[in-house]
Amino acid sequence: MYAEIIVDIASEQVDRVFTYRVPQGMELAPGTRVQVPFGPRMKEGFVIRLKERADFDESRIKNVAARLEAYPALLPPLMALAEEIRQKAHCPLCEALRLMIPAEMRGGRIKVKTEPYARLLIPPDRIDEAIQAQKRSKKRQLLITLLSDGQAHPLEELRGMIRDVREPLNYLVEKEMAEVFDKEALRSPYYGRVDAPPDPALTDEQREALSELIPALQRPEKPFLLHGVTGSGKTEVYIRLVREALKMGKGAIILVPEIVLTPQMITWFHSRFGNAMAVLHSRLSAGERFDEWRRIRLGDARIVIGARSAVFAPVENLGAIIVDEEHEQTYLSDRFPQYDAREIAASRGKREGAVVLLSSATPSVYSYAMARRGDYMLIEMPHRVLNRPLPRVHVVDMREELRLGNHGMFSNLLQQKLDDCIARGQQAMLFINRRGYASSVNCRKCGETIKCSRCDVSLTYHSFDHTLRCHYCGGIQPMPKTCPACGSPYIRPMGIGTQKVEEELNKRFPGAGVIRMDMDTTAGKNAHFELVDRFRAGQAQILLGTQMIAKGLDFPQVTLVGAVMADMTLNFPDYRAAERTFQLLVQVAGRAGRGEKPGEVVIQTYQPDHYAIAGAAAQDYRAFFTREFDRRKADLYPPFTMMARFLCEARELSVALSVAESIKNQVLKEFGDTALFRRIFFIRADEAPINRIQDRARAHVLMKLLNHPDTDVLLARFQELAGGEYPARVQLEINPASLA
DNA sequence: AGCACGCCGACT
DNA sequence: GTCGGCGTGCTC
Repeated sequence: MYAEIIVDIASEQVDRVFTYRVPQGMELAPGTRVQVPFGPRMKEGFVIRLKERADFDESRIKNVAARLEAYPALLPPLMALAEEIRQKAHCPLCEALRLMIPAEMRGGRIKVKTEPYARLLIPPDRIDEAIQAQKRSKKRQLLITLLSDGQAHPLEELRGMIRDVREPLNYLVEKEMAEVFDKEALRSPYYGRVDAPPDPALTDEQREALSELIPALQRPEKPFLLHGVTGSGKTEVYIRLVREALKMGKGAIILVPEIVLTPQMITWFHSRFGNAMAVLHSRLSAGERFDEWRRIRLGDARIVIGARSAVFAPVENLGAIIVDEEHEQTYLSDRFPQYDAREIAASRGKREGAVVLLSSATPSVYSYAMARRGDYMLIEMPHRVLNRPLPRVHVVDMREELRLGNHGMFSNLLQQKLDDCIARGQQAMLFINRRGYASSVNCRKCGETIKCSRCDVSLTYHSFDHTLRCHYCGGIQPMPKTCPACGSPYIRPMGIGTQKVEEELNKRFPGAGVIRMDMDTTAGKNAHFELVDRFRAGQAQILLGTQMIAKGLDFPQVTLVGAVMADMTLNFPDYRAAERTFQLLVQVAGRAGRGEKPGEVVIQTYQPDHYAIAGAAAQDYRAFFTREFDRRKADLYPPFTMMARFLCEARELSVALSVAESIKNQVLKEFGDTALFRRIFFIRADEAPINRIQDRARAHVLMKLLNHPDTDVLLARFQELAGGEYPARVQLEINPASLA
C-alpha cells in the first residue's frame, strides 16, 4: 500500500504529492498527519490519498515513518475545501491544509495532556453486595457508591468528595474491583454555569424565519440572508435552528466577529447547550485551543462558536453554519492565504449539505445585492421582539452648536438627555470611535502634527500616563514639552478620544459612575467579561467605549445612546467609509431601548445630510443600500469591480516605490497589448496611504479589476509575480479589508 | 523550506 | 593550488 503525501513545507517547489510506502501494520486513512523522511531530514505531512500501486521508481520510495495522530486530523470535505482554496488563493496546498488544524498542533509543540481516571470493574448487579462487604471502611463504601454509575471519574473530582481518596482506591484496585487509567484531558475553558432559562415565546417573525430555515436542514439550497433589525431576536432564531440540527444528529458552527466582543452570545449558547458547545478564538491559550479542537474533532462537542477561522472547525455531519453580523470586516482574513469566511461558509454548506445563514441588522452591500439578485434567500425581521419600538433618533448638527456658542464635546440636547437619564436612575452608552485622549497632537505655532517615528501615523495622547502612543505599532513615548519641529511650547492635543470623554463625564456627572471600554482597558484576558458584568450589575450608569461596545451587547437598562462624533469614520480614504459609518451607527443605536423602557439616541455630526448619517438616523437600511449601491455602480467599486494591490514593504520608501513601479511595468509589459488588459480599469504605482508602519516603508500597485471569468488568469499571474524575488516584501491582496 | 552540487575570486 | 561565494535543482 502506498500513500500520496503533501509535505508540510510552504513552497511552490514542493507543492505536489510525494509517494511513500505504508509499512505493514500501519493503519492510515486520508487526512491523517504523518512523519516522513524527506531528503536528509524528517518532515510532517498530510496523507491525501491511498493507492495500491506506485507510479514512481520503486527503489527510491521511502516508508512513512510514523502516524502523528491515531485519527485523521483532516475530514474529507475539509480536504476538498483546501483544494478549492489552493485554486482560489493561488497558494500551495499545504498552506490551505494548515488552516484546517490548530497552529500549535504542527511541529509537535503541543503534548496531549492526560488525567488519571478511576472506573469500577464490578458488574452492576453486584455493587450493592460490594458496598455491604466494605462495612469496615466508610471511605470505600462511599467510593464504590460514587463510581456505581459505571462511568470513569477523574481522580480530581473524587478527591473533592473523599479526603485521601488514593488510599481506599488503591485497595479497590488491588482487589481488582476498580481500575485507574490515564485519559486524554479535554478541558473546556470555563464560562460559568448558567441555568437554562425557559424558552422565550417566539415572535411571528421568528416563527416565519424558522419555518423557512428548519425545512432547509433536510435539503439546503441557497444560503439565507437574515436581515433583522437590532433587537429582533436573531440569536433566538440561531438557537432554535441549532437545536433542530442537533435533533437530526447534526452539528453546527456559529461564527461571530470577535469572540471577546460577544460574551453574551457564548453565555446564551452555553446555557442552552452546555458542554456540547466548544469555543474557538484567538484569546484561548495554545492548550485550550487544541483541547477545544479535539473535543470537536472527536465528536464531544457538536456546536462550535468561534471567530473567523472556526469556519474550518472539524464538525462532522454539519447541519448549519451561521454567520452573525455578517457585514463585519473580521470575516476577511488579513494573512496569507487570504480567504473570506462567508465565502468559505457558503462553500462548506454546499459541499456538506448544511444550511448557511448570514445574518445582520445592516447586511454588507455585497450580501444584500446577492439577495436582491436571488442568489441568497432573503428573510426579513423588521420588528423588535415584544413589539418594542426602535429607539427614537435625534441628529444634532454640531456646526449649529458651535454657532450657538457651545464649544464642548456634548451638544445641549445630549447633555440634557444624559441629565434626565441619570436622574431617572437608568443607564446610558456613549460611543466615540477613537481611543486615547485626543486624535492628534499639534503645534499651534508651526502647525506640525507629531507623528510616530516608525509609522506614518499621527500619535495619540494618553492622559493617564502622559504618553503619546502609536495605534499602529503600539509604540510609546513621553509627551514632549515643546514642539519637536520648531521648539515652541504651544503644542496641544486636538480632537477627542475615549479618555477625554471619560474625563469630561466624570466632571459633569460626578457620582454617575463611568466604565470605559476600549483597547486600553480590555487588555487582560477576562477584562471584557468583567467590564460588561459590572455595567450589567448597575455599578455604573454610563458605559463609554469604542466600536467594541457597538455590537451584540444587550443591556435592558440602557435607554440612551449617544454617538459623540458620528462622522469620524466617514472621512476615511476608503470606498467603504459610508457603509462602515452607517453600520456602526445603526448598531450603536440598536443598544438603546432593548428592555421594557423605550430608548433614545443622539447622533452628533458635522454632516447631518450625508446619506450614511441620515439613513442611520431613520434606521432605514433599504434607503441607505439603494444610495450606496448606485454610487458603487456609478464609480465602479466592488461588488461591481475588484480592488487588487501589490503591497511592497522595504526599509527605504524609494526601494518600496521602485519595486512597485517595476511590478506595474511588468504587468503593463505582459498584458498591455493583450485583450486581458481590458479587465484592468486602472493600475497605479504609488506610496500607500500610510507610507510607513513599524518602520517598514510601504508602497503599492493599486488596481481596479473587472469581475469576469478571465480575470482569474490575471490573478494567477499576479500571484506568481508577487512570489518573485525583490528587494522588498511583496504581497498580493484581493479586496483587502484595508487599503491603508 | 533546506541542502547539495557546481562553477569562478582571494588566500595559506 | 585550495577555501568559499551563493546560483540552480532536487527532495518520493
